[in-house]
Parts: sequence; C-alpha cells; structure tokens
Amino acid sequence: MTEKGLDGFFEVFLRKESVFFDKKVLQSGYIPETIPHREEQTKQIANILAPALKRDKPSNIFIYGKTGTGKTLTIKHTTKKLLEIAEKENIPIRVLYINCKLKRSADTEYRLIAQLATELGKSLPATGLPTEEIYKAFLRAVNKNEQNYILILDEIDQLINKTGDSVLYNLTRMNEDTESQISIIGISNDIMFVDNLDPRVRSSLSEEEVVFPPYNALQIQAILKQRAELAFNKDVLEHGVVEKCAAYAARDHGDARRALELLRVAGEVADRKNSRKITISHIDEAEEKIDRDRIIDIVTTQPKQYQLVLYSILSLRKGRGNSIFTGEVYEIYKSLCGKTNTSTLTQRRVSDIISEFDMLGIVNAKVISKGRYGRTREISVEISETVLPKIKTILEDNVRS
DNA sequence: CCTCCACCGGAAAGCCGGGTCA
DNA sequence: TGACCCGGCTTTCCGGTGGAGG
Repeated sequence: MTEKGLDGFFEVFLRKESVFFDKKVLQSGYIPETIPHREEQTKQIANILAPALKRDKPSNIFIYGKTGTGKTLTIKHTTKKLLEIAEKENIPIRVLYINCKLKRSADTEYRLIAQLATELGKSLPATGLPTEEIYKAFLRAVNKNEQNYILILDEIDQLINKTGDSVLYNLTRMNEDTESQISIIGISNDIMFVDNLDPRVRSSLSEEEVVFPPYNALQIQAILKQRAELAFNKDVLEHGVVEKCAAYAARDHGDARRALELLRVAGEVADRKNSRKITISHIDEAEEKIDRDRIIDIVTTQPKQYQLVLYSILSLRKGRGNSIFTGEVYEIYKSLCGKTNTSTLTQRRVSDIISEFDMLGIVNAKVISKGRYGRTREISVEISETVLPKIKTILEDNVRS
C-alpha cells in the first residue's frame, strides 16, 4: 500500500459505517445500571454490607457461581452504590478489589498483602522482605485512618489452591489487632473450594453465602438485549441473532461473558465485511474466530520447552491415530533438544508439562493401563483441523530459532 | 490369582534471579 | 559485602498402580 493509499485507507476507515454505536458496552469492564436476573443476589449482598454505613462490621461473605454468572459485576455494582451513599453522608468506607488470579500481582500470599498495602498508599518492594514485615506494613496502613474496609478477593480459590489457607487465617484474625474493621468478600467459581478449607477459616469466611446460579437461555437473551440496545446502532441485528448467541452460551453452563464476547466479535466481523447488519452466519464465524485466537494465543505465549513438547506430540500425531504415549513423546522431545541445542528436561517435568497442556484444553491426556506394558498417559490432540497447520508453522519457526 | 511394566504423581529439596537490610 | 527473604522452575527420590499375560 502506498502512502497515499494508506491515507485513503484511514479516511475510508473513519467514514465507514459501523454497526457499533458504543462498543464499550460489550466489553468486560462495563458495569450496567441494572443487572437483570440478579435482583435477589444484589439485595442479599446489599443487606449484608449495609451495616458498614452505621460503622458496624459487615459479615464476611463467600460468593460462588460458575464463570460468567455475574458475580464480579454484581459485587462491583453493589459496592459502587454503597460508596456513593457513604461519600454523600461522609462515612469512611474503603473498598479494595483484588483479583487473585492476576499473574505477578496478587497470586501469592506475599504479593496479595503487598498489593493491598500498596492500594492503601504504602509503597512496598515487590520482593525481598519477610512476609511478616509485609503484614505489619499493611496493618499500619489500615490503622492509619480508622474506618471500615471491605476486601474483595476475586478468584480466591486460585490463590488458596496455590498457597494454602494461611493467608485467609491471617486476614480474618487481623481484626483483633486494629481499631478498623475488615470484612472479606471471597469470590470463587469452585463450589468445592470451601470444603477443603481449615474449619476455622471456613466458618469465618462464610458467615454469609451468596450463590449465583447459571443463567438459562432466556435470561441470557435478556442480558444480551439490554446491552445490544446500547452497543449497536438501530436495526443492525438480524432476527434471531440474539437468540443464537444465547443458545451458544447456554449450551455450556450459561456463561454470559462468553455470550457478550460472541456478540461483540460478531459485530466486528460484520464491520470488517462492510455489512450493515449482523447476521446469523456472522455468529458462526465469530465463534470460530474466538476459538482460533484463543488457541493461537496460548500456543505462541508458551515458553520454548513447552513448545518443543507440543511439537513432539504433534509430529507423533500424524501417521498413527490417537494413541500417543508419554514415553514416545519424551524420546522425540529429547532428540529435538539435541538438534536445537536446548537443555533437556527430565521426564518427570515433561510429564507435568503434558498435564498442563491437558488443562489448557489443547490436548487430552488420560491415564490408562496397558497391562503388562505398563501404565502411561494416552494423549490425543484437541486442536481443530482448521487451526492445526497454522499452529504447526508457528511452532516450527519458534523451535528452530 | 499373581507379577511386573512403564509410567504416574506427591514431597522435598536445589538453584537462580529478583530483592532488602545492616 | 554477606546474610536472608520470596517465588518460579527443576531435579531427585520414591511409593503407587491397572490390568495383560503368565
């Protein structure tokens, strides 16, 4: 494209009609004014938190529900309203929201507490100090201005599974050492999570419990309609589009986030095709695109050793059907390491890497017994045929360099 | 019914690179 | 500078095991 052409391109782009009126509405950070089909939960949470306005300590809350059931949204919405009132009436309440899954920021005990302290204005080194020191700093920050603190720990199960429940124990016990009041709201999408907790921690964390059931197809439709109204220009949605989006999402446990993403991407597809309407076939394309992007993203961001392992699996796949075993993979992997001058990991480690691929859903590995011939994992590739060639080229390039 | 394969997968410990502090 | 801390990645060690074949 020549420079002139590029100017033209941008100009055309600017003038081009879009199906979107306000795309933000479909993005994940958007908090709508009302949350359909969550009235019950909103009310419960509001009831529990309200005492904070009278300077009492609200009970700790444990919230659970599958992904995309509106947990985070509802909590944010409710606390936002609470804060508005508090501000108007001059009541000191501080809400701290932490997502425990965020890598390198709140996924260990040290980092979580450091993050909390940082939010309260203490700047702390990201590493180096004893954990106890970090607690003290946090406590000092909390004590500095006496008030009610509401601590929201999103995806708390991730944190606890990794680091054990001592963090929660320490946090719940902190109230004894301070004049301020700290309430904890734990959000989890694993229902079993509480059962594995230390009984003391469990009883104090789940003084109150709020459950978010999955949405059904009709509810998802309502949500989509509410957002579509704001996000799109008039009359761009072809008949049946919302219904189809909802159906996709309802198919696996009513994940509203996915439904919204699907709708957004479908809009982008329509835009790219200069279509002034979003049609049902755009939905299909969007679904495929989301799937493809996800896998490519996962694969390309893996470290080199992982890519070597995956490449070994893929090269074993052709030729024979779906029965690849750990031992074979390891053999190929070893020779690949030799060829590319990479340090070779132990089989134990490679075995873990295969499990991780399994969890990411790009491979299916189940343990089987071949009787006399030992026990191993039977590995099959879960990448759809349409993306495989692309993945392979990416891997080949990366593996070589 | 027993054996024994070829791994699985938990626990612990080591190494490294990030850092603090006196 | 050296003692010490945290966290991520690996290695070492090792007990455990489903089921085909004897």
